[in-house]
Amino acid sequence: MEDKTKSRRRAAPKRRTKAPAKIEDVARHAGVSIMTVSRAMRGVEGVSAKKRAEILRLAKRLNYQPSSIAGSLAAANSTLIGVSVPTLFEAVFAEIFDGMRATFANAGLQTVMDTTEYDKTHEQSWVDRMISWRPAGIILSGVEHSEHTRSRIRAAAIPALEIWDFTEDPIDLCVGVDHRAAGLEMGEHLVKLGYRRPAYIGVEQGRDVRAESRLDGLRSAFEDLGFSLGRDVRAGKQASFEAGFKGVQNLLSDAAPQPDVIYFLNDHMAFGGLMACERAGLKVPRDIGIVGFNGLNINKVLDKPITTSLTHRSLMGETGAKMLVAKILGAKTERTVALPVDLQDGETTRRQ
Amino acid sequence: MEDKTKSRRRAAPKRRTKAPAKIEDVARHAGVSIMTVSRAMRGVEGVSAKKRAEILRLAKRLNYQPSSIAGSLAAANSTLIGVSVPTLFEAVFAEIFDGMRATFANAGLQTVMDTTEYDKTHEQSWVDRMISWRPAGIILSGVEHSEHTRSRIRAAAIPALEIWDFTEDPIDLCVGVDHRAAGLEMGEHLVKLGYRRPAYIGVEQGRDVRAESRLDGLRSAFEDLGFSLGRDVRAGKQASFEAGFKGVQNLLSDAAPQPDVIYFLNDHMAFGGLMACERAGLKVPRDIGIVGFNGLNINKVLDKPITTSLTHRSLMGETGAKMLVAKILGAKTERTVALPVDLQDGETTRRQ
DNA sequence: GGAAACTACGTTAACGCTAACGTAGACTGC
DNA sequence: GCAGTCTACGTTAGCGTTAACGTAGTTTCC
Repeated sequence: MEDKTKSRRRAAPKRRTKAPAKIEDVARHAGVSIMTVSRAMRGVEGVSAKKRAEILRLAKRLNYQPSSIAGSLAAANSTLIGVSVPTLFEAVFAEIFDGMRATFANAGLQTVMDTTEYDKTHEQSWVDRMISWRPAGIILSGVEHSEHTRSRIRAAAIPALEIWDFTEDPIDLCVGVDHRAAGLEMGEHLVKLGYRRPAYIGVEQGRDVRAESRLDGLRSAFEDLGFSLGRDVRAGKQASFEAGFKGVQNLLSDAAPQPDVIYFLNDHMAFGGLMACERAGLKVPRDIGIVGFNGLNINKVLDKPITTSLTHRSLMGETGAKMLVAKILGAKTERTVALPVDLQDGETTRRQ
Repeated sequence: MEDKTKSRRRAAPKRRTKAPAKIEDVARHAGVSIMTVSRAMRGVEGVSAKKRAEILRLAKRLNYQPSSIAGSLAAANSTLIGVSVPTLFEAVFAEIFDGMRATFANAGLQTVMDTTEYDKTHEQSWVDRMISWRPAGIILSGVEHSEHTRSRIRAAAIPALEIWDFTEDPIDLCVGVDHRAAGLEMGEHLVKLGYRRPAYIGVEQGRDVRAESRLDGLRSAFEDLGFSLGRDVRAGKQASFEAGFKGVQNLLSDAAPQPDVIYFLNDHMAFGGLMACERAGLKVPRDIGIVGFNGLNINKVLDKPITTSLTHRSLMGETGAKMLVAKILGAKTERTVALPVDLQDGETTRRQ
């Protein structure tokens, strides 16, 4: 009816290569209607086995890849899960993500990930961009988000999961650990071991809110018994080995009374700190106690395992993914799940 | 003309919440045409400042977020960059990704990342899924890809970057290091130090092809002088501290003649191995040499820095991103860039 | 002061696909 | 043997947006 030159109003502006094949091309070659190709490609009913095979063969030969963009628009459904993590430099988020993978794959959902660099503005614009793709679900790290973020997600009615931190009042779903409680538990443990002058070494204020909660819990445990937190050292942006090392150097250079135990943001910083202590001639745990968080992999190879709180990252990822998938499918699921933290008494703190 | 009930053929099937606002809603409320809203939202010319402000205000109030899906379909342009990495458990890929971030952000491109788990089939289906979203560019880790992957990307004419490994014959663009050469260089260094019986500890065969190349280079350096590689131990799937530790335990349990130096897949495995050696009563470097790869962060805090080859991950990410952006914008760029590796002689190998 | 150029819009026709519905022919059951 | 059912398709009408092309009204220029 229409000749193909006339039906295209927009001339290809660059024309560096031929445009990718579209469903119409396959249909024409196969001598069937577009709908038949659509059905064959998606594997839905309504095509004879013979035609389907023929069409798939042709599609491959023409390098035809159905456009998810056009498909999503037409079908108004989505298989995307947007995942936002603060950073990939902490193994924790890689492990949580890893725990989610299988569940999403089984549900036919694909994840798209990006990092927010612990920045709420960054997260906000990520959420907006993500929503513009109409995803089936959204995953945020932590529970502290701007009002804009919260209301946008709610207004878009997209199933959302907050993970890693815990709150009773999530945007939608939440699975995590109670960081303040974990800090409190560790604080009480340290008090019981006889420690009286704790110090803290973490990263720049405001970057890792969960760590601040743990510190808050720890401080509270000491203060309840009349002891107070000494130095609070912030060493850099990333919770790295090096940051822990430098934090201790910084701490020790100070004339102030030295702490008897240092609470680090995580095990990696704690290991860095441990190295710095030993290099400074301090014996651990004789002269000073070292405490980390997370129960990271490195702890399994150390002669003196670091006293830490083990978190179950993989389980957390799996649990969260299952909750989100349930929500997406309209099934019943719990709104919030708090996972336990296991205090692991290592050899970097004194025996009782 | 048409009343709005009649114009919708598909009834909302679930109707759990009201559908998100669309451009038409904003246009109606603002009393302008759809095109005017479109222009206002995109910030293109052709709207008076007053109307634009009014429209943006309305859009916010209605929680209107333009659909990237519909937009991409209509405009046939894309701002997506698909990034595939084998795993997030190795800091290397996080660092490369981090190096790319600023360049892409400045170019208004958004990255979407996924992991392939060192699995070519996985990578293949990722490429297909990615292509279905018609991205502006694609980034693959390494240079070994299935023919399907290569031909699909080429057929779709999507700018592509292969990163981390190096080849003179990339799908499109490539920036990386020559892993075989790095292994060869380290091998020659070790021979010069007097080592004669090297062993290797890595992960399961086939998972990390780059590591295999390095091993190949190292082996060749020794064989050229008549020495040969001893044990080749594969410890697990992930190049973790623990894998290195277990690898050494495995190695030492053997009755075979012990190596005088162990080449590890990376510094983390090397550190794990170092711990295992010391626990077994072997003094490093007196009794045995330990060699890693990458120059990872942990090395900066160790009393005895591990002898390693430093790679410049952040620079690599930045370089690659710039090349890809240039290609996307149609600017001139080099096809391949090989980055140097810096041999760092640490204290886990003997002095000359 | 009248044509040319500009500004700020609106109208129309896609973009590539799928849901919903229609329909011819084959098959079934009694 | 004929209405009912099923199978395997085709047709139609969008999905929400933007490119391209109009077109009034205003400004500019000599």
